[in-house]
Amino acid sequence: MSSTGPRRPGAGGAGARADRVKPQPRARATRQAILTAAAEHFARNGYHATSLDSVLADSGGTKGALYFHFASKDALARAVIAEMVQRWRDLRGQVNSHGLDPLATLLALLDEVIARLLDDPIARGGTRLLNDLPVAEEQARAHYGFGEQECLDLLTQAAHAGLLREGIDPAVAARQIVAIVAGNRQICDALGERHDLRQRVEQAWQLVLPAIATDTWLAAWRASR
Amino acid sequence: MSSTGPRRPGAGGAGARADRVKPQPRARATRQAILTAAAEHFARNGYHATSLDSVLADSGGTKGALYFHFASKDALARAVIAEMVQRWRDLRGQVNSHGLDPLATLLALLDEVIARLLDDPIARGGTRLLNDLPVAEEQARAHYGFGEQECLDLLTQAAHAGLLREGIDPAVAARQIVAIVAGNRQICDALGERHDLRQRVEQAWQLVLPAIATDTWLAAWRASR
DNA sequence: GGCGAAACATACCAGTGGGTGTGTTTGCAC
DNA sequence: GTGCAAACACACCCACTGGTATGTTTCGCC
Repeated sequence: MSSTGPRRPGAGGAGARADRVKPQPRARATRQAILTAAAEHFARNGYHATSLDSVLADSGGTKGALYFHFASKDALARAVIAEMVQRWRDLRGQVNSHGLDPLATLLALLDEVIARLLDDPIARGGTRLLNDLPVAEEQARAHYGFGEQECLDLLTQAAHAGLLREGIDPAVAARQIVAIVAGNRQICDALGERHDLRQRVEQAWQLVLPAIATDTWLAAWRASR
Repeated sequence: MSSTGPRRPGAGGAGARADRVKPQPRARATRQAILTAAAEHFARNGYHATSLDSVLADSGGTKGALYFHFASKDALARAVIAEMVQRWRDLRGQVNSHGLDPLATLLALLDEVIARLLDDPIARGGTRLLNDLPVAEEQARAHYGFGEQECLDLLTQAAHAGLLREGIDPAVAARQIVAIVAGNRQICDALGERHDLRQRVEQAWQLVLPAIATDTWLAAWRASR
């Protein structure tokens, strides 16, 4: 019952701790291992059905290691989401530099999003957690808001380049593109047919692209594949 | 350990029981109360975070009543889904008979879907359970498959009536319409802005309708509001 | 009006899971 | 090499939850 424990040096401050001192490589590795294993379990079973013991069994870590790096189960889940959002932010620079026009860039970008949604445990776990976690509105806003903004940027560029049809509101289109991806992903997941996601999104493009792009761009795009 | 218990007359067979004998009105009422309260909790907290005790506290029922009507927590959740699917099936007859053309009927139908997704606990809980429950592929297929089929029927009628553009695949459109609704619903939920669903879906129509409907139909439709 | 089954009510159990306290090792500074 | 904090290991606690066993009331029916 003694609350005089001087231990837990930066307890709950895994973020505040890493700022000052350099984290040892070993610590970084175990943290990452636990984070990844947790993301996998979260993706498969959801937040509440995931037990920390099972995560630790898969990651090779222990309770001590976990509660050194993360203040609670909730903090662990939020760390998964934060990691996912960070990776989304890093995505832009990895795809963009091919000299493609804005619309083609958007397609390439979303193709990479699909790839991660299919394979990357962090992305899969993070997206599921956005729905499982009771109060994750803030992180959900960061996630979906960033996706929308990214789409909006490219669509606005496309509009300025004259690639969009008359009367298309880039903001509406951006928002709905995000929703379409999210919806197809969710349905694929519910049906247990995750690998169908890519095909479904292609069908979505088949429907939406003619609605937003000019005929000339469409013709050129169809010719280029 | 004695397995000689003659109790639990139709245990696990709430469905098999109701076939033969007529369920008393009181029983029907308590069953419905528990089912509705459970759906509310499932919608708010998800499957695993919902405790049966809290459900029973809200419904006014007890453990005995619950486990008389439902074999397990899992069975209770599946009953919620089944009830939702049944209500979807009943939806058709309640909206259709206005002499509208197929496309307008589709819009009216989806408007009612939105309304239920916003207000009806069964629909809200059921949809969430489709993602929370570990193995609900079969029920998810019934749910989304029915939605797709319903859309497909109306779109096919619309195609025969010459209301659709050239090159539109009704099957693709149907599937994507379902995905769009699901995606917007999910995002609204994650953001904690459920009441924005209607506006978001209207934005979706603003994007998709011009892609699938002929200009003449669009003009007539816009004039009629 | 009373008999048997349906429809509940309630006390209880056993397993589980998040969290904690403390002991032990690893790594860097000097 | 030794001191000290970071980084981990491990045993343990205890609240909670799904499920069960058994007791009690309600209801259709003759």
